Amino acid sequence: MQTTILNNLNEAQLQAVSSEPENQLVLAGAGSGKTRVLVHRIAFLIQAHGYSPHQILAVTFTNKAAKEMRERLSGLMGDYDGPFSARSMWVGTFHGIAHRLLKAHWQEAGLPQNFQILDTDDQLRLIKRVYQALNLDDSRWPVKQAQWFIGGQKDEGLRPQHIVEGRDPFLATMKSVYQAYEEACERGGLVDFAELLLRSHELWLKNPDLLRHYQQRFRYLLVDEFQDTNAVQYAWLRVLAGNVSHITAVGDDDQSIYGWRGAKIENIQQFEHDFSPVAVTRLEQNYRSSANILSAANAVIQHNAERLGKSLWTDDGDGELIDLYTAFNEQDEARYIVERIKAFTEEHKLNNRDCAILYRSNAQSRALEEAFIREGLPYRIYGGQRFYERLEIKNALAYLRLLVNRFDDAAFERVINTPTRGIGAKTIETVRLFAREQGCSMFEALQGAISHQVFSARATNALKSFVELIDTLKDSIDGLALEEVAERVIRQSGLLDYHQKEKGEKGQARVENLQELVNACRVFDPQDEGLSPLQEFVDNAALDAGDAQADEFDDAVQMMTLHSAKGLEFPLVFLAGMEEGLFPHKMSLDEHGRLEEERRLCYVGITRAMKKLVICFAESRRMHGNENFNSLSRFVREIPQDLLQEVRIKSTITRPASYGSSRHGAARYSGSPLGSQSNVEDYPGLCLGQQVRHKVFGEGTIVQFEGQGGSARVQVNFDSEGSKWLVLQYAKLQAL
DNA sequence: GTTAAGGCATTTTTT
DNA sequence: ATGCCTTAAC
Repeated sequence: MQTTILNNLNEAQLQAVSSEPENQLVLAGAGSGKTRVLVHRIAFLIQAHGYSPHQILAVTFTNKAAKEMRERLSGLMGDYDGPFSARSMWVGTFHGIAHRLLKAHWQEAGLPQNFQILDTDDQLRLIKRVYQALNLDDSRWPVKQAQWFIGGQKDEGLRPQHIVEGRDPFLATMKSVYQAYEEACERGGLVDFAELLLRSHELWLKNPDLLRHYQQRFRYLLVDEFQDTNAVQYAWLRVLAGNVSHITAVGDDDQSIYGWRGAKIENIQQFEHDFSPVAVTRLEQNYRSSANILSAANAVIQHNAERLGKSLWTDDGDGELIDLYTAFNEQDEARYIVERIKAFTEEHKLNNRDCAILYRSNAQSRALEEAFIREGLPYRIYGGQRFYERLEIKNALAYLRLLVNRFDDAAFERVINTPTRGIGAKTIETVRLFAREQGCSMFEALQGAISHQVFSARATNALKSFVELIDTLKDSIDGLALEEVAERVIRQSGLLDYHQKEKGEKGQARVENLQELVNACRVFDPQDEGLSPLQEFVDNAALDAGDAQADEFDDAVQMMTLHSAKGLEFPLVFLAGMEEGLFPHKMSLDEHGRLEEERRLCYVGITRAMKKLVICFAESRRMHGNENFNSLSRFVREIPQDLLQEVRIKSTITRPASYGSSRHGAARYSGSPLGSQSNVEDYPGLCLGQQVRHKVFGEGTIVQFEGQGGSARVQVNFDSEGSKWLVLQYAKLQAL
């Protein structure tokens, strides 16, 4: 058994896996077998050092990572049941584990047993209501900012009483919002994401016996993506470890890309200090990318000053050069990518799913999508709206939540008039006021208001029917299977009808999603005996993005942001939109730390590629409705030129200087983006954007050059015939 | 209670 | 350009 665990590990991996139990920091470069080390380390602890899976806690950031770790563990150790079953090991996300703790110790945590998790959207709505209660001007203090503030404070482990506002009106306002928001959560039994962590941290601090129990139980902690931990997460780990348990922290400072949401790279150094002595291992051998790709990645990241220092290397050959394509505009960029993917998959006998297009911001996907649709090449966009965040799903879930806990004001407000049942803003406001006055939930306030005849007959009727609806549903679901509950709720609440009546594809998609929700209920596998499946399902929905759905098996080209590409790998990778202002994003330019984070993001992007990396850059790009002329990203200029190969023909690019009037924009510079010498001979008298005449196709515009000498070709967009590639030698184009 | 019209911002994302 | 949200009019 032990042999399999230690087999096929390189020296550094072996050291990390097989060392004595101790505090260790594994600096794992991209593609260096990080998860492998983590999983083998766990297996080794169990089989060589006699740890029970019961004593091990492994924490990740995403459900996906947790799932992968669980799968690989059972692959390595076997999926047998019994006292040493891998199933008794806690493997989960920080939030998932914190939630589990709070569920188990709700009383000590000061929560109702059926507390609900508030997602970002619920949170925003709740804060909006807090604003109304406090009579705050949301133009002066944007609600989003308050949400950001509250989350930020919680991530730092701070409660309202910790905030010293002094004479700062902003702090004073935010503090009062935070305070009122906390009260609202308290009333409704609501817990937001940051609260899960903070609350479970406080749970331990306030209950030493409980803490001792968990400290004695979890003798070994393992943390993935350690560079992404924020202050509370770090404190949480530190408290849990105490001075009895050991920690293995695995991370890569060069891949820290979430500083903007509270992640602290410094936790790595802090860890070495707080958990001293710490054995540090560097995993620098890369098993993913060709040497050229790695050299490029190393060259870029070396421009960052604040690094722990690490340099990837590989046994693999140089591989192909990195292509650099200078596109005319974003359409041309998209067109080029489609073309390259078609050629590449054919040439290398690869699938579409082996190709990925990575970009800095979501808005870039549009032009790409259009080109893919036009060319009939299947694609899949990652990210975007998650299943459980869709309007119709949230509505249905709100009904389900009300059935679990009718004090849940967030759910109440969402569906009190959805579908519309004649309960207007005025009526709801009155209920809200009532609830506030009496310090009770809105549902209770509503019942009180009805019996006191506060509303007009019409409103009273509508309100009564709502209460009745919830009551009837509640009564009728006893003993029903989860999917029957969902089915019934969707139907009887009128949600299904409501969305069916919606016009266009939108309504149809929503109905389908609702059916998908019923489906999700059917396949849902409750884990906790103590909870009702409904309650568990509802909790789960909040913690689970619900992605990784069906399309996974389709053979589609993958499109995603650089952020969501972290942890993935693809044979062919395109980095699209490598332009100053877009990447690095202009929002990050003024701050040194932000710029370094952008550079790490670039490093992440480059290191996703296994065989071939293609970098694209558009000379002109439409953003927010107007044309932008950006220069090549500094990150590309940081790549040694001998690793790059420019795809575009080297011709002097001069375009008619017709700013604004021509949709082709104007020339900004001459020559190649890297500044090497140009070669105009291949395209005498022609330039991009130029009008030309062809004796068969008529008039058109030159949009692209390719090749040289006898094989020099141009792409022309003909007014009547569309776009065509023509070999210059034969086409006899006439410049206009 | 529904729809039309204007205002406004528009990096990145998990839980 | 686009979408999202608030506000004003039907």
